[in-house]
Amino acid sequence: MTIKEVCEKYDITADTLRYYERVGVIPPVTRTAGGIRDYRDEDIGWVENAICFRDAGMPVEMLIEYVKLFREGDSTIDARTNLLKEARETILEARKKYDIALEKLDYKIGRYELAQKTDVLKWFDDEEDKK
Amino acid sequence: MTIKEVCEKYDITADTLRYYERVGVIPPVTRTAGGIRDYRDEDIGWVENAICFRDAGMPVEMLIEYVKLFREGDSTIDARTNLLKEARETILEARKKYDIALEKLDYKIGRYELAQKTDVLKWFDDEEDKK
DNA sequence: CTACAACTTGGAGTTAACTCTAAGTCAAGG
DNA sequence: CCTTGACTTAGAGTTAACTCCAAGTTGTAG
Repeated sequence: MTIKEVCEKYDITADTLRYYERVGVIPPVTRTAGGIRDYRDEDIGWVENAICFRDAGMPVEMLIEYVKLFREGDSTIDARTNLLKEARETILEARKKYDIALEKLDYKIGRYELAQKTDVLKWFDDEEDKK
Repeated sequence: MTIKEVCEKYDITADTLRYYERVGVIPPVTRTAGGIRDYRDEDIGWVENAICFRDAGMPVEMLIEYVKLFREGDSTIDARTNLLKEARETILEARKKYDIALEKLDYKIGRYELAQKTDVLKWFDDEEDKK
């Protein structure tokens, strides 16, 4: 699979794919005889992981560390497990913040919609959005 | 409430609080006669909102837009409602990505813990983490 | 009244994560 | 063989969101 096909499939730029490989977010990608990237299943797997964890806010630095440990072999399984558990906690905490923001948003949207329909916003004594 | 008390309360730096005010993420904060910030309840409310939505990944640019509309008065209620609904969709989608990453993480952690206990990782044929 | 810490501003600097540019190489169609 | 478009690299540039700095002001304690 060419770099173009991969970036179309995952809606990511070729520059980003090359950047991920260059800094070690993914291991070196399989190449053709001429040196052109030929993404094989395992390369795609790493790309998918990278996108998935970046989308969940994991820093590039942590992905690089994971790939580095992975490439060092089975002796790093403990370290990798710890890294993943740490990542899990980080993502759980971040998601909690998303839930809080959603609650606040739903409350605000509800109040605005009420105001639009009944024009009574000004008589409410909201604990937010004064001033 | 002084800037110091606010940043201790919300675990945020004074520089960030001043930056938020300067660029318009929050409206101008109440000042003492001498020009020193004196955060009143409504200022604190805006700070809380800013932190909450930034924690949920909303860009500073969007918070600025919301505050700008808010300060333009009631005629912008429609626009603000739309902004909030858009934010809601964005956050929902982001949260979905967090859930996907968590699933993937739990799967990987499970496999690593199994490997640690039974040393059989190598005989599994995992669809990820080859190479 | 004098220290002295905490505050103020404008503006420059930093960091993470891309994103772009230049100069060149590879490969498929004619 | 030649063109043409997609690929390659090294390295510079950009963007968002802070973060720091210098020089000056405020306000409290002695």
